[in-house]
Amino acid sequence: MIRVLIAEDHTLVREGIKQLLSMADDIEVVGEASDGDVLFAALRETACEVLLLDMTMPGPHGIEAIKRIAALPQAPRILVLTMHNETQIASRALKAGASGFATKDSEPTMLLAAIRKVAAGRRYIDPALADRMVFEMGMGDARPPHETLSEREYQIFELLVSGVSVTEIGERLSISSKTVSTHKIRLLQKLNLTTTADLVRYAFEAQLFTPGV
Amino acid sequence: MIRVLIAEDHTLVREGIKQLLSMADDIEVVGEASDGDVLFAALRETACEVLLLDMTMPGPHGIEAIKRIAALPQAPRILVLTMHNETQIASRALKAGASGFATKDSEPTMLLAAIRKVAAGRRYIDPALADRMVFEMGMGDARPPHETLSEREYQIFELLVSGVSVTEIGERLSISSKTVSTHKIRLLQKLNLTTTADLVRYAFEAQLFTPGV
DNA sequence: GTCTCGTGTAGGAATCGCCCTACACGAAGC
DNA sequence: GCTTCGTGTAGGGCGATTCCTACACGAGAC
Repeated sequence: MIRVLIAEDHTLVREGIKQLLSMADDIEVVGEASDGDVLFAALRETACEVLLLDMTMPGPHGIEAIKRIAALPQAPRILVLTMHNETQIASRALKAGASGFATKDSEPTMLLAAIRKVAAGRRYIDPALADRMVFEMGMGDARPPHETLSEREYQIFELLVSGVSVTEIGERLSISSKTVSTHKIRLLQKLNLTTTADLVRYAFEAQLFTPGV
Repeated sequence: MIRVLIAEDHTLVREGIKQLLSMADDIEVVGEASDGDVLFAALRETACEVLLLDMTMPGPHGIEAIKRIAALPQAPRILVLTMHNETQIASRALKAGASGFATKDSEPTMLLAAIRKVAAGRRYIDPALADRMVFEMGMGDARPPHETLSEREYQIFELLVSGVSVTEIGERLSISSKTVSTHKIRLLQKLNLTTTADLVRYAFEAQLFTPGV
């Protein structure tokens, strides 16, 4: 029996996934979490083989959450579930310790297959996504510009898009605002943009982030 | 029997919702659509009482789609389903012809209740959302905040969103940058926002711009 | 007719953020 | 091994922006 923990903030989606998983005889949902803090509490108390993890949820989330989970003793296999099929995010997630990457575009049967695969210690990547990853990685500089951003730049990119000021980013990350500003300038150059407004528009057009988080 | 059509682009979410609805005896899913074009085709061929509509999907979507659907002969009741609980978007959706507004944070039973309510010709708004709407917008005023902007403020709003700096706006309009800044502060207050990034996000979420996806 | 209120307009002070410059450090190249 | 490059880190100077304040003017309100 594969024990699965579902981390997904939208109740409706979470319940829907539970319903879908209940169709499989070899999969059992042993817990769920609606935000990052609840998730870490659940992980401490509930043993499971697979964690179904949404990338965007309140509290600790995303790449950082994956790193923390992967570092836990008896860490479950992590199957990332996301709305967008961004190669960028996928490769970062896998690098951070995730075992698989599925999008919400997937067929339900594919999700079951993905869970079984990562539970067995193998990797799973959404086929369409894997295709694009291979293609884009092979193309070198034909990759979308945002994939050339460094970790730090990407982190600041996200914060800027979500409306946090340069000064406050500095405070949150405990670095000088000057440093944040430098990262901002560099990432703007990489993306060939000039203003913060451009940045937000870029993020929306590339559908990198979920609005309203 | 309430016949429901589901318009939602993410297969997994769509299937999950189908599973949830199948638990109710009085609700029947008669069709589904993964993008705007498929949706309009389905609406022509399939009669239904309630359309469960995701605001963000490929093809015709959002407020524009709601207007078009509401204008159809024998238009179904529209229950909007969204990830975010944005009051602005909700009021615009209702004004455009939607009968209800539920978020994906809702409990499954609330979704069933919402479907039954709109099927009966009544309105449904997510309780938490309704609360915020009343609080943020004042009783009865269902107008989106950006409609309360003055001509000048709206003009500067557009320029800011398209990436023009305060100084350059001043030059273009032949007024002081200080004046532009004043307008900016006032319009941000009206929209209950704080930064330029928020402004651009708002514009996208309220779909004042058509993202070229 | 006067009195608000919203709007368009700025100035001065303070702050923020950009730009240039710089340096340390690890990875990759030669 | 030495060099180059990308990255993360800042400081100083200065222009850009905000914040507070102010005033004129037209539209309604009373």
